[in-house]
Amino acid sequence: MQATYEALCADGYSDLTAQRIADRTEMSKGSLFYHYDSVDDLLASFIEYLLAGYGHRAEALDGFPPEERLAAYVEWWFDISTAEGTGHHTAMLELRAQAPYNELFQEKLRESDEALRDTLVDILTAGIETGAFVDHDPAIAADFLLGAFVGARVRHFTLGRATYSEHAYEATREYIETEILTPETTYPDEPAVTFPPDERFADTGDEHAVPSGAEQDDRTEAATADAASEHEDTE
Amino acid sequence: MQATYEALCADGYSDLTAQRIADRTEMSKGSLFYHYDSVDDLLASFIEYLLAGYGHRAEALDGFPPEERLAAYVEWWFDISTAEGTGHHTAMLELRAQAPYNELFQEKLRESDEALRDTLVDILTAGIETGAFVDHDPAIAADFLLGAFVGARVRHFTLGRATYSEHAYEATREYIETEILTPETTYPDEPAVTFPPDERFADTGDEHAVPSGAEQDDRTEAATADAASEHEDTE
Amino acid sequence: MQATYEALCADGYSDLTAQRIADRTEMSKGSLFYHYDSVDDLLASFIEYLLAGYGHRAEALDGFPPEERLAAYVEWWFDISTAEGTGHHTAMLELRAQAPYNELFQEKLRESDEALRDTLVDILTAGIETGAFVDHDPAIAADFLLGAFVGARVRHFTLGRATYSEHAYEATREYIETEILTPETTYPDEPAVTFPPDERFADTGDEHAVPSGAEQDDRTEAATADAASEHEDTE
Amino acid sequence: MQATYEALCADGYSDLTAQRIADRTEMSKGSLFYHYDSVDDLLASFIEYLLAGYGHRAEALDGFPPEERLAAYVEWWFDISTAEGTGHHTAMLELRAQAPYNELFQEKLRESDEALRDTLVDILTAGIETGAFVDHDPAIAADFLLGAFVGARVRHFTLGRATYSEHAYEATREYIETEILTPETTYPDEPAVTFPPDERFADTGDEHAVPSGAEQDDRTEAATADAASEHEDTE
DNA sequence: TATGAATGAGCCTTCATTCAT
DNA sequence: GATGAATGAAGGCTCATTCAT
Repeated sequence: MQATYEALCADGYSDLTAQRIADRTEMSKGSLFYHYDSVDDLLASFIEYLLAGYGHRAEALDGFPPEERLAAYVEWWFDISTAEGTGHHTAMLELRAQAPYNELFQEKLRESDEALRDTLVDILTAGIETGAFVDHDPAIAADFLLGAFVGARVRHFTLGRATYSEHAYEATREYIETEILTPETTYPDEPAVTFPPDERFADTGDEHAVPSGAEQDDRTEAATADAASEHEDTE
Repeated sequence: MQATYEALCADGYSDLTAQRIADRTEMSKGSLFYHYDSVDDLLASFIEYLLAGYGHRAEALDGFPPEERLAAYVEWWFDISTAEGTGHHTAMLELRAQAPYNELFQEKLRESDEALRDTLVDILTAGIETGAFVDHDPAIAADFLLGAFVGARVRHFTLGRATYSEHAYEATREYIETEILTPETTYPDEPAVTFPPDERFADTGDEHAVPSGAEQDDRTEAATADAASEHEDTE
Repeated sequence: MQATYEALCADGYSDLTAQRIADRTEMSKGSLFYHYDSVDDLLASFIEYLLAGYGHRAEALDGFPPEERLAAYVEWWFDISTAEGTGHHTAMLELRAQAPYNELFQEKLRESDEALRDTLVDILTAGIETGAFVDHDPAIAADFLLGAFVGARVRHFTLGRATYSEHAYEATREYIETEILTPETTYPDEPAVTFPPDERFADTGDEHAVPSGAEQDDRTEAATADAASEHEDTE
Repeated sequence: MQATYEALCADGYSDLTAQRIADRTEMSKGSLFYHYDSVDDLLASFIEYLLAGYGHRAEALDGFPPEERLAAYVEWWFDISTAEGTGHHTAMLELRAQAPYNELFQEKLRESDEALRDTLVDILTAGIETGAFVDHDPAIAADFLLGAFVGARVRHFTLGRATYSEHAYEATREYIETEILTPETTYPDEPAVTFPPDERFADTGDEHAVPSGAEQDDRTEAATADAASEHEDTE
């Protein structure tokens, strides 16, 4: 599983082969097929492994006030975009893109997404109950936010523009402060909890060449600054 | 190009082969290589073809009041999610997922995304100028919204959940109404303009088996309803 | 290796394909690529195999008097032209012709040629020392003779004229007797040693249609006889 | 024809394609096939073109004394090895290597070789008649010499060792002086005639990378010097 | 005549999968 | 359990040749 993860991050899904996985293992390719019926089967196990354990870590937030939990959730999401390498996110997206062609992938991704979504809905619901959050439809807010998170990451990594994540983060905070939190609640700048990261995905140092970069952002800055010149703090 | 598009929608990027493309043509595979140096070359041309023409269509909104333009933009985005088939969106996502491995893809996607973003920034800037929109940083709002759109679509198609798009649409409207529009501006329900669709991508009727579906949404409904049971209109 | 040799002799270098080689094997073409990274890699191994073992066989001459060694060398060279099939020599020539385009081929051929040349230089030097050969520059004589041998064979097989080899042999003997050997040394007609042949290249019986032939030689006879009519035994 | 020649020298026989030839022409590939039934047909015409015209040029020697003619012949042969580029000789050898597989090639090469041979036999015969040359079998000597010439060139270009040609030239002169010429005849150092070169093959400047080189010869020198250390003038 | 386009056979190579040991 | 070897299907690409215009 770990070897698969590494191969995935290093080469990407489309270049993932049984041999490449075996190469990161003590085993031979033949053994792989002794343990798994097929590459698809291996990948099925892998996806299970990959997406498991979220629930457990999510419980770390239990018992904290909703606004703390929400902040931890948001910070975690954007931290990951920064912490994990490009290889990780790129590979994950490839996996996602395969879902429509792969019943099982979709199912597992659905479970994973649902866990993520349930956590958020749960936090929002709890906040409404405690009065920390204004009354609203948590499902709708959750889908909006989750979409915004996913989309920010997708744009960040497919286009190689870290700014997109940063902007999304800023706007998310503002959205939460003005649309979710009640006036008397404040978004905690000093977090009381943090969502525990998945230490299985500690940097493998195995990323492929990172295709984005600061200098490329210049163009964005320029273009943006142009369009929004009369505004003080563009970025 | 059209054959490539069809093959892409039907089989997905990872199953796209010269033969599959040729099969949707009067030509032989050999002819493909007469016209294009390689499959990559063909794909390069295709991506250009695919993403071209946006600017021209975007001009259709010129001259209308910012709130009209914004509404048209939003409606267009979510309409496409509905109008184009699953195959289309799935294939586009696969293309996106290849971008980190393919300089050219990324470049073209970047151009395309930038055009999209510029349009939105332009609309927002114009709205601030006319006083239709509250003062804010258009770049940040644009990246947030674009991310939300992209993410909603990604979740919709990779998880097979149309609700996600719908929820995102609802929340987007609310976000725009309370965060972007000034109190005296209203989101136009009867659009004065609509963003013209790209008629090259009229339904090819060629989609692969649609893996999502209403019956699966049932589970979502249930799960959501559970978590948000005290709220009236979850979906 | 043997299959490669056979395919080479049968079809020639330019028609050598992985499939053709595999066909002369129990294996499938796929297996070839399991054992060799590429056709070039296979060919590299083959060339090594082909040209190896000369040194070992050359030692068989050690200890004999220089004139015996020289005779054995010469007889061996011309015997081979007769013993190995046309296919063999033709294929070897094609390999040679590839050398300028193929670093590795050239290197191996160079090694092989050098071994051949060193042997000859060694024999000549030894003969000068023992006084069996007149004093001369062995390097120059060796290159002259080796060239004459190579050229005779090339003419023989590319033009399909066995006579050319035979004439060259006769003239070579005369050259050696009058230019190399001292008056008191005689070219041994009954050889004390013979250079051992390479039994790996025993007739494969797999030759392609031999394009030369006796009837064609008729023309040669005629033409030659014409030009040299006053001489008794032209052929 | 000239385009074919250039393509041949530039890319070699095995990389010769109709397209490559057409590229060096004003014509399109299609036109090539209008004028020639097939690539083989074109090549047949080319070989005819290539090898024609020798007889005409050979006549330039007529009327001169045999020793002059012989010297002109020899010098011409070795001059060509120097004058024409590696590409030329390499390609010619490839053509030769194809002869056993190609009836027509062989026939044309045979004609060409025969013309070459007849010239030499003719010179030798004339010399014997005038008493400039010792009595010998001209056919045998011609085949020996021609073979030595061919072989020297083959070794020179396939192994990338110019020394081999030079040595062969030196030994050839010595052979001629002591074996062919009568004591009272001298090999003319200042040639009265020169064999006219074929100006169609003026340097095309189009050679592929020359694979031989002086620094490589060092190894040969060393090895040779070692074996022939007690001789004054090795090279 | 000339040509751009088209074609099909064939080549090298990759890879999931099988299997004897 | 494990593995090295083997395999066949498929993919990208090349090229001589054909053909409508």
